[in-house]
Amino acid sequence: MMEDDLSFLLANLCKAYRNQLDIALSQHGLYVGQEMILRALWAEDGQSQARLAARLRIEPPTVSKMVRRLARIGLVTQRTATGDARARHVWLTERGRAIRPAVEAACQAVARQAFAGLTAAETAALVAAMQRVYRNLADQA
Amino acid sequence: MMEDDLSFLLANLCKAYRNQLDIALSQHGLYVGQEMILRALWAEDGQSQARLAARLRIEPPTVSKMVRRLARIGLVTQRTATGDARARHVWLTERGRAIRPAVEAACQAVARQAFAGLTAAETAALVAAMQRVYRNLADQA
DNA sequence: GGCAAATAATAAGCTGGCTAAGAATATTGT
DNA sequence: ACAATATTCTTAGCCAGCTTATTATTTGCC
Repeated sequence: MMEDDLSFLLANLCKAYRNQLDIALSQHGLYVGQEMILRALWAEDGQSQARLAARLRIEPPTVSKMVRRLARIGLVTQRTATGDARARHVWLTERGRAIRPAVEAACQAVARQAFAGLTAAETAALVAAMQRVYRNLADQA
Repeated sequence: MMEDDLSFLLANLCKAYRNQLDIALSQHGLYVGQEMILRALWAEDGQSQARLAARLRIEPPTVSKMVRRLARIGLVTQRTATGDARARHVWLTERGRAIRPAVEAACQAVARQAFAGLTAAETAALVAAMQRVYRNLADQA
Protein backbone atom coordinates (compact mmCIF):
# COMPACT_ATOMS: atom_id res chain seq x y z
CA MET A 1 0.00 0.00 0.00
CA MET A 2 2.98 2.23 0.62
CA GLU A 3 4.05 1.25 -2.85
CA ASP A 4 0.56 1.77 -4.20
CA ASP A 5 0.66 5.34 -3.01
CA LEU A 6 3.88 5.76 -4.91
CA SER A 7 2.35 4.26 -8.03
CA PHE A 8 -0.63 6.56 -7.88
CA LEU A 9 1.63 9.50 -7.20
CA LEU A 10 3.87 8.64 -10.12
CA ALA A 11 0.93 8.31 -12.50
CA ASN A 12 -0.60 11.58 -11.40
CA LEU A 13 2.69 13.38 -11.45
CA CYS A 14 3.39 12.22 -14.95
CA LYS A 15 -0.06 13.23 -16.12
CA ALA A 16 0.22 16.64 -14.50
CA TYR A 17 3.55 17.16 -16.18
CA ARG A 18 2.17 16.18 -19.56
CA ASN A 19 -0.85 18.41 -19.07
CA GLN A 20 1.23 21.46 -18.27
CA LEU A 21 3.55 20.77 -21.17
CA ASP A 22 0.55 20.26 -23.43
CA ILE A 23 -0.84 23.65 -22.46
CA ALA A 24 2.49 25.33 -23.03
CA LEU A 25 3.06 23.64 -26.38
CA SER A 26 -0.47 24.20 -27.66
CA GLN A 27 0.31 27.88 -27.84
CA HIS A 28 2.76 26.97 -30.57
CA GLY A 29 0.44 24.57 -32.35
CA LEU A 30 2.06 21.44 -30.96
CA TYR A 31 0.82 18.46 -29.01
CA VAL A 32 2.83 17.04 -26.15
CA GLY A 33 5.18 14.42 -27.52
CA GLN A 34 5.81 16.17 -30.80
CA GLU A 35 8.43 18.33 -29.15
CA MET A 36 10.54 15.22 -28.65
CA ILE A 37 10.75 14.63 -32.39
CA LEU A 38 11.67 18.25 -32.97
CA ARG A 39 14.31 18.24 -30.26
CA ALA A 40 15.90 15.15 -31.74
CA LEU A 41 15.99 16.83 -35.13
CA TRP A 42 17.36 20.07 -33.73
CA ALA A 43 20.21 18.03 -32.33
CA GLU A 44 20.70 16.13 -35.60
CA ASP A 45 18.69 16.95 -38.66
CA GLY A 46 17.88 14.38 -41.31
CA GLN A 47 17.63 11.31 -39.10
CA SER A 48 15.84 8.23 -40.33
CA GLN A 49 12.62 7.26 -38.62
CA ALA A 50 14.19 4.12 -37.23
CA ARG A 51 16.92 6.23 -35.66
CA LEU A 52 14.37 8.64 -34.21
CA ALA A 53 12.41 5.77 -32.75
CA ALA A 54 15.49 4.33 -31.11
CA ARG A 55 16.58 7.71 -29.74
CA LEU A 56 13.16 8.53 -28.32
CA ARG A 57 12.47 4.99 -27.18
CA ILE A 58 9.19 4.78 -29.02
CA GLU A 59 8.08 2.38 -31.72
CA PRO A 60 8.53 3.02 -35.45
CA PRO A 61 4.80 3.17 -36.24
CA THR A 62 4.44 5.91 -33.63
CA VAL A 63 7.22 7.89 -35.26
CA SER A 64 5.60 7.37 -38.63
CA LYS A 65 2.33 8.90 -37.49
CA MET A 66 3.93 11.76 -35.62
CA VAL A 67 6.17 12.68 -38.50
CA ARG A 68 3.22 12.71 -40.85
CA ARG A 69 1.41 15.13 -38.58
CA LEU A 70 4.44 17.33 -38.17
CA ALA A 71 4.81 17.33 -41.95
CA ARG A 72 1.15 18.26 -42.34
CA ILE A 73 1.62 21.36 -40.23
CA GLY A 74 4.75 22.21 -42.14
CA LEU A 75 7.47 21.70 -39.54
CA VAL A 76 9.29 18.79 -41.18
CA THR A 77 9.56 17.10 -44.54
CA GLN A 78 10.34 13.53 -45.49
CA ARG A 79 12.85 12.64 -48.15
CA THR A 80 14.21 9.29 -49.08
CA ALA A 81 17.90 9.68 -48.50
CA THR A 82 20.89 8.48 -50.40
CA GLY A 83 21.67 4.81 -50.56
CA ASP A 84 18.62 3.21 -49.01
CA ALA A 85 15.35 3.64 -50.84
CA ARG A 86 13.40 2.19 -47.94
CA ALA A 87 14.43 4.80 -45.39
CA ARG A 88 12.62 8.11 -45.43
CA HIS A 89 14.75 10.59 -43.54
CA VAL A 90 13.15 13.49 -41.74
CA TRP A 91 14.29 17.07 -42.23
CA LEU A 92 13.28 20.25 -40.49
CA THR A 93 11.67 22.95 -42.56
CA GLU A 94 12.53 26.58 -42.10
CA ARG A 95 9.55 26.90 -39.79
CA GLY A 96 10.67 23.79 -37.96
CA ARG A 97 13.96 25.50 -37.21
CA ALA A 98 12.38 28.86 -36.46
CA ILE A 99 10.08 27.46 -33.80
CA ARG A 100 12.99 26.13 -31.78
CA PRO A 101 13.56 28.97 -29.29
CA ALA A 102 9.89 29.25 -28.41
CA VAL A 103 9.46 25.52 -27.88
CA GLU A 104 12.64 25.15 -25.89
CA ALA A 105 11.59 28.04 -23.69
CA ALA A 106 8.20 26.43 -23.13
CA CYS A 107 9.79 23.11 -22.17
CA GLN A 108 12.21 24.80 -19.82
CA ALA A 109 9.46 26.84 -18.23
CA VAL A 110 7.49 23.72 -17.37
CA ALA A 111 10.61 21.98 -16.10
CA ARG A 112 11.49 24.95 -13.92
CA GLN A 113 7.96 25.15 -12.58
CA ALA A 114 7.93 21.42 -11.84
CA PHE A 115 11.20 21.26 -9.98
CA ALA A 116 11.00 24.62 -8.30
CA GLY A 117 11.91 24.74 -4.64
CA LEU A 118 14.00 21.61 -4.54
CA THR A 119 17.46 22.02 -3.12
CA ALA A 120 20.43 20.71 -5.05
CA ALA A 121 20.64 17.77 -2.67
CA GLU A 122 16.95 17.00 -3.05
CA THR A 123 17.20 17.17 -6.80
CA ALA A 124 20.21 14.87 -6.83
CA ALA A 125 18.42 12.40 -4.59
CA LEU A 126 15.34 12.55 -6.79
CA VAL A 127 17.38 11.87 -9.90
CA ALA A 128 19.16 8.97 -8.23
CA ALA A 129 15.94 7.44 -6.96
CA MET A 130 14.17 7.81 -10.29
CA GLN A 131 17.09 6.28 -12.14
CA ARG A 132 17.08 3.41 -9.74
CA VAL A 133 13.36 2.82 -10.21
CA TYR A 134 13.73 3.15 -13.95
CA ARG A 135 16.46 0.55 -14.04
CA ASN A 136 14.44 -1.75 -11.82
CA LEU A 137 11.72 -1.67 -14.46
CA ALA A 138 13.73 -1.42 -17.66
CA ASP A 139 16.19 -4.18 -16.83
CA GLN A 140 13.31 -6.58 -16.52
CA ALA A 141 12.02 -5.76 -20.01
CA MET B 1 19.38 21.01 -19.04
CA MET B 2 19.58 19.55 -15.58
CA GLU B 3 15.83 19.92 -15.55
CA ASP B 4 15.52 18.50 -19.03
CA ASP B 5 17.26 15.35 -17.90
CA LEU B 6 14.72 15.11 -15.13
CA SER B 7 11.88 15.57 -17.57
CA PHE B 8 13.16 12.89 -19.87
CA LEU B 9 13.76 10.60 -16.93
CA LEU B 10 10.27 11.19 -15.61
CA ALA B 11 8.68 10.46 -18.97
CA ASN B 12 10.68 7.30 -19.49
CA LEU B 13 10.13 6.13 -15.95
CA CYS B 14 6.41 6.60 -16.29
CA LYS B 15 6.34 4.77 -19.58
CA ALA B 16 8.40 1.90 -18.22
CA TYR B 17 6.06 1.60 -15.27
CA ARG B 18 3.01 1.56 -17.52
CA ASN B 19 4.61 -1.01 -19.79
CA GLN B 20 5.39 -3.39 -16.96
CA LEU B 21 1.94 -2.95 -15.51
CA ASP B 22 0.42 -3.48 -18.93
CA ILE B 23 2.28 -6.77 -19.32
CA ALA B 24 1.21 -7.92 -15.89
CA LEU B 25 -2.41 -6.93 -16.43
CA SER B 26 -2.68 -8.36 -19.93
CA GLN B 27 -2.40 -11.80 -18.41
CA HIS B 28 -5.78 -11.09 -16.84
CA GLY B 29 -7.32 -9.56 -19.94
CA LEU B 30 -6.91 -5.98 -18.78
CA TYR B 31 -5.22 -2.91 -20.22
CA VAL B 32 -3.26 -0.58 -18.01
CA GLY B 33 -5.60 2.05 -16.63
CA GLN B 34 -8.58 -0.23 -16.32
CA GLU B 35 -7.28 -1.50 -13.02
CA MET B 36 -7.86 1.96 -11.59
CA ILE B 37 -11.57 1.75 -12.28
CA LEU B 38 -11.74 -1.69 -10.73
CA ARG B 39 -9.81 -0.63 -7.66
CA ALA B 40 -12.12 2.30 -7.14
CA LEU B 41 -15.10 -0.04 -7.37
CA TRP B 42 -13.54 -2.60 -5.07
CA ALA B 43 -13.23 0.16 -2.51
CA GLU B 44 -16.78 1.36 -3.13
CA ASP B 45 -19.09 -0.45 -5.48
CA GLY B 46 -21.87 1.32 -7.35
CA GLN B 47 -20.22 4.70 -7.81
CA SER B 48 -21.48 7.08 -10.43
CA GLN B 49 -19.25 7.82 -13.37
CA ALA B 50 -18.85 11.41 -12.27
CA ARG B 51 -17.64 10.19 -8.90
CA LEU B 52 -15.24 7.76 -10.50
CA ALA B 53 -13.87 10.49 -12.71
CA ALA B 54 -13.28 12.76 -9.74
CA ARG B 55 -11.64 10.01 -7.70
CA LEU B 56 -9.35 8.91 -10.51
CA ARG B 57 -8.70 12.45 -11.71
CA ILE B 58 -9.69 11.68 -15.27
CA GLU B 59 -12.41 13.19 -17.40
CA PRO B 60 -15.97 11.85 -17.60
CA PRO B 61 -15.77 10.87 -21.29
CA THR B 62 -12.73 8.76 -20.48
CA VAL B 63 -14.62 7.00 -17.72
CA SER B 64 -17.53 6.47 -20.08
CA LYS B 65 -15.35 4.69 -22.62
CA MET B 66 -13.47 2.64 -20.07
CA VAL B 67 -16.62 1.52 -18.31
CA ARG B 68 -18.16 0.46 -21.60
CA ARG B 69 -15.11 -1.67 -22.34
CA LEU B 70 -15.09 -3.19 -18.88
CA ALA B 71 -18.79 -3.94 -19.32
CA ARG B 72 -18.11 -5.55 -22.68
CA ILE B 73 -15.67 -7.99 -21.11
CA GLY B 74 -18.14 -8.69 -18.33
CA LEU B 75 -16.40 -7.14 -15.33
CA VAL B 76 -18.91 -4.39 -14.56
CA THR B 77 -22.48 -3.43 -15.34
CA GLN B 78 -24.17 -0.07 -15.57
CA ARG B 79 -27.48 0.70 -13.92
CA THR B 80 -29.26 3.96 -13.55
CA ALA B 81 -29.55 4.31 -9.83
CA THR B 82 -32.30 5.56 -7.62
CA GLY B 83 -33.23 9.18 -7.64
CA ASP B 84 -31.28 10.57 -10.58
CA ALA B 85 -32.17 9.19 -13.99
CA ARG B 86 -29.14 10.85 -15.57
CA ALA B 87 -26.54 9.08 -13.48
CA ARG B 88 -25.58 5.58 -14.55
CA HIS B 89 -23.86 3.95 -11.61
CA VAL B 90 -21.28 1.26 -12.14
CA TRP B 91 -21.42 -2.08 -10.39
CA LEU B 92 -18.98 -4.94 -10.29
CA THR B 93 -20.11 -8.26 -11.67
CA GLU B 94 -19.26 -11.51 -9.98
CA ARG B 95 -16.28 -11.82 -12.29
CA GLY B 96 -15.30 -8.25 -11.51
CA ARG B 97 -15.10 -9.16 -7.86
CA ALA B 98 -13.45 -12.50 -8.48
CA ILE B 99 -10.58 -10.98 -10.42
CA ARG B 100 -9.59 -8.76 -7.53
CA PRO B 101 -6.87 -10.84 -5.84
CA ALA B 102 -5.09 -11.56 -9.09
CA VAL B 103 -5.11 -7.94 -10.22
CA GLU B 104 -4.07 -6.61 -6.85
CA ALA B 105 -1.23 -9.09 -6.76
CA ALA B 106 -0.11 -8.00 -10.22
CA CYS B 107 -0.16 -4.33 -9.25
CA GLN B 108 1.77 -5.01 -6.10
CA ALA B 109 4.32 -7.12 -7.93
CA VAL B 110 5.09 -4.27 -10.31
CA ALA B 111 5.22 -1.78 -7.47
CA ARG B 112 7.59 -4.00 -5.52
CA GLN B 113 9.77 -4.50 -8.55
CA ALA B 114 9.83 -0.78 -9.25
CA PHE B 115 10.74 0.36 -5.78
CA ALA B 116 12.99 -2.53 -4.88
CA GLY B 117 16.26 -1.66 -3.23
CA LEU B 118 15.26 1.73 -1.90
CA THR B 119 15.79 2.23 1.80
CA ALA B 120 12.96 3.56 3.91
CA ALA B 121 14.66 6.95 3.97
CA GLU B 122 15.12 6.97 0.23
CA THR B 123 11.51 6.03 -0.31
CA ALA B 124 10.32 8.74 2.03
CA ALA B 125 12.48 11.29 0.27
CA LEU B 126 11.20 10.14 -3.10
CA VAL B 127 7.60 10.47 -1.99
CA ALA B 128 8.24 13.91 -0.58
CA ALA B 129 10.00 15.11 -3.70
CA MET B 130 7.36 13.71 -6.00
CA GLN B 131 4.59 15.28 -3.97
CA ARG B 132 6.38 18.57 -4.11
CA VAL B 133 6.77 18.38 -7.87
CA TYR B 134 3.15 17.30 -8.25
CA ARG B 135 1.94 20.26 -6.24
CA ASN B 136 4.15 22.60 -8.21
CA LEU B 137 2.34 21.47 -11.33
CA ALA B 138 -1.17 20.88 -10.03
CA ASP B 139 -1.48 24.13 -8.12
CA GLN B 140 -0.87 26.01 -11.33
CA ALA B 141 -3.71 24.22 -13.09
C1' DG C 1 23.26 -14.55 -60.49
C1' DG C 2 19.35 -15.70 -57.70
C1' DC C 3 16.67 -16.65 -53.76
C1' DA C 4 15.86 -16.34 -48.69
C1' DA C 5 16.14 -13.49 -44.76
C1' DA C 6 16.54 -9.10 -42.50
C1' DT C 7 15.23 -4.22 -42.36
C1' DA C 8 12.37 0.43 -43.18
C1' DA C 9 8.32 2.32 -43.35
C1' DT C 10 3.35 2.10 -43.41
C1' DA C 11 -1.55 0.43 -42.58
C1' DA C 12 -5.10 -1.26 -39.58
C1' DG C 13 -6.91 -1.44 -35.36
C1' DC C 14 -6.69 -1.36 -30.41
C1' DT C 15 -5.91 1.34 -25.76
C1' DG C 16 -5.94 5.63 -22.44
C1' DG C 17 -6.40 10.35 -22.43
C1' DC C 18 -8.30 14.79 -23.95
C1' DT C 19 -11.87 18.68 -25.69
C1' DA C 20 -16.16 20.22 -27.67
C1' DA C 21 -20.78 19.52 -28.50
C1' DG C 22 -25.10 17.26 -27.81
C1' DA C 23 -29.20 14.92 -25.38
C1' DA C 24 -31.58 13.92 -20.94
C1' DT C 25 -32.74 14.94 -16.71
C1' DA C 26 -32.58 17.93 -12.26
C1' DT C 27 -32.53 22.00 -10.03
C1' DT C 28 -33.18 26.63 -9.30
C1' DG C 29 -35.26 31.23 -9.74
C1' DT C 30 -38.91 33.91 -10.57
C1' DA D 1 -45.90 26.53 -12.81
C1' DC D 2 -42.55 27.51 -15.95
C1' DA D 3 -38.33 29.07 -17.98
C1' DA D 4 -33.39 29.23 -17.39
C1' DT D 5 -29.51 26.98 -15.70
C1' DA D 6 -26.73 23.21 -14.17
C1' DT D 7 -25.51 18.39 -14.03
C1' DT D 8 -24.71 13.64 -16.03
C1' DC D 9 -23.57 11.01 -19.51
C1' DT D 10 -22.58 9.97 -24.47
C1' DT D 11 -20.82 10.85 -29.13
C1' DA D 12 -17.44 12.41 -32.35
C1' DG D 13 -13.04 13.35 -33.23
C1' DC D 14 -8.39 14.43 -31.98
C1' DC D 15 -3.67 12.98 -29.90
C1' DA D 16 0.34 9.60 -28.22
C1' DG D 17 1.38 5.05 -27.81
C1' DC D 18 1.15 0.12 -28.77
C1' DT D 19 1.02 -4.68 -31.60
C1' DT D 20 0.38 -7.22 -35.75
C1' DA D 21 0.56 -7.62 -40.56
C1' DT D 22 2.02 -5.70 -45.40
C1' DT D 23 4.83 -3.77 -48.82
C1' DA D 24 9.47 -2.32 -50.55
C1' DT D 25 13.89 -2.68 -50.51
C1' DT D 26 18.49 -4.37 -49.06
C1' DT D 27 21.53 -7.67 -47.65
C1' DG D 28 23.49 -12.17 -47.22
C1' DC D 29 24.23 -16.55 -48.51
C1' DC D 30 24.62 -20.31 -51.60
